[in-house]
Amino acid sequence: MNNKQAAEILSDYLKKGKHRITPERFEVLDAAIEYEGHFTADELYIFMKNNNSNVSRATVYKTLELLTACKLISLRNFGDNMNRYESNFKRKQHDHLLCLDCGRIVEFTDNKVNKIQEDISENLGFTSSSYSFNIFVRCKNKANCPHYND
Amino acid sequence: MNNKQAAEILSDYLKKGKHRITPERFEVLDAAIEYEGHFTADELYIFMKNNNSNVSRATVYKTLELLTACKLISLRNFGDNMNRYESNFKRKQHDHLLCLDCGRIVEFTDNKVNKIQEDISENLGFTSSSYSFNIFVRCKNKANCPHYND
DNA sequence: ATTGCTGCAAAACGTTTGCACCTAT
DNA sequence: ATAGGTGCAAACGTTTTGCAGCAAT
Repeated sequence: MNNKQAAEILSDYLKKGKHRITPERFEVLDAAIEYEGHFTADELYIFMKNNNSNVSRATVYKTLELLTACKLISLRNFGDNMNRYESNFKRKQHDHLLCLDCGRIVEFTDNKVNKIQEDISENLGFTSSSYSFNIFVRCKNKANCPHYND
Repeated sequence: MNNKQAAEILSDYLKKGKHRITPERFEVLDAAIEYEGHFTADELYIFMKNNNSNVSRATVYKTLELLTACKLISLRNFGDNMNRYESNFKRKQHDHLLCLDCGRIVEFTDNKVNKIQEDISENLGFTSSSYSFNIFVRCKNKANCPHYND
């Protein structure tokens, strides 16, 4: 998926609903794709402001909901009671390991997680929709700990 | 573990730190044990108020942190940006399945989850601390959906 | 022309904090 | 006596909302 394809997905999604196609929404999409790593709505708003965008905070919040709905970005909750997003641009499915010492967020993939999620849902009589799996860890060697984020 | 044992665990924990033993803290502990299902700090505060307690909201919030620290209760994040707790009284470790249709929260246990969490942490060079695993589902048969919570 | 969207500021929400008084040690 | 806890209300930070003007259909 490239930016143009992403724009098309958003465009299609908007047309299907009673949504309008506005330049602001594509500005938010572009920023979300360009942003490195995970971001909160406010972080993206500041990022856009710094890049001379005039899109308002309210519009950023609302558009991120739309982008999540059409799966162009993913909503993540890392247990700090804030909505974090990450673009699905050129990404494969993954979960997160979060270091409580240095704040690092490491992505990992384990096929067993998906299987467990589907099995449990089925066994309990539900249709699986999505899941959230976060592992919280400590640095094994604090001396090597880089103390950076994302 | 009974209520008396729980009180002893709290008591020991408080003594070990530079914390004081106050009646308010044991009131919060009792309420947390008595409360059915998962609760937010505010819900517990209201629950206590209704049971003629005069413990303040601030004390409830702070005490829940202490109870979490000494593992008498567990902090859960279900993706709605609110801190939810549940007492560990007579409970074994479990994870949660949350129905987006009816709000039901079903507990399940799968030993593979714990193993995955430990393996991933180890493989990436960390010491595993805790994890959060939530499965979001839809009712298979909406007609049977009871629409109750917890 | 209609209906949805934007931007702004204000409100909402759960949670945290400052502070004066109180209490366990 | 002193360090820590409590209760109250105010502050906080993120998110949502109300509304007047604007723009896509």
